[in-house]
Amino acid sequence: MNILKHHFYARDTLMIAGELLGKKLVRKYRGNILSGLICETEAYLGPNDSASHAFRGKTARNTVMFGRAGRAYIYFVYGMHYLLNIVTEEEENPCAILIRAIVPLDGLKHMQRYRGRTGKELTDGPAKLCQALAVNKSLNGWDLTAGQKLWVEAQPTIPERFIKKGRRIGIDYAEPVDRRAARRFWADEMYIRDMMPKRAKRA
DNA sequence: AGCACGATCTGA
DNA sequence: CAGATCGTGCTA
Repeated sequence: MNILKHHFYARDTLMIAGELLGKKLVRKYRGNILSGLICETEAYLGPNDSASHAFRGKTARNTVMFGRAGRAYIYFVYGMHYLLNIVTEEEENPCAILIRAIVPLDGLKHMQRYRGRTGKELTDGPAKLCQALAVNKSLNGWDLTAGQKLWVEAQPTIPERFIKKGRRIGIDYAEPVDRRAARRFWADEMYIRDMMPKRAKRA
């Protein structure tokens, strides 16, 4: 395995958001390896983005965003859900990428609730993804480059033609410019079906 | 100290 | 399309 290091994350956020597609998100939990290929992300551009938690400066919640790239920024929303982000850019430039969906690969039978009902078995949704991988706020600030508990492994970059872009989800509170901006990235259905590695055997 | 609301999901 | 459900940030 080839774990993505700090230099991968300390770069342009929009660029990384696209490059993260197809990368392998791995969680080690209670001795089990749970993993999946990232297939949807959203970029949040800190002070320049009214949809970002960091838009109005540093607070207790978003402090991790102002820190070192490659750490997990995890927060609690709607009174019941956790969402996983990866911090990007240089320190004090509070940008992050929300991981919205993965195609499960390893440990499917240990993933809570998300074997999928459609047959596609895609963990499609940032909160469902956290439940599937047993990610919660205890991992907030966790160093994803250390190779323990939670990390991301290098995988072939998805060809440009299979990368789709569009507006982000659930940010109606943001200014029109930021609502409309194409800062969500996802792997084309065709790529997911044909190109992504076959999943581990079903339980 | 009080209050409004959220980078969501589920089930009707 | 409403309800769940509570931490967070803003106002006072």
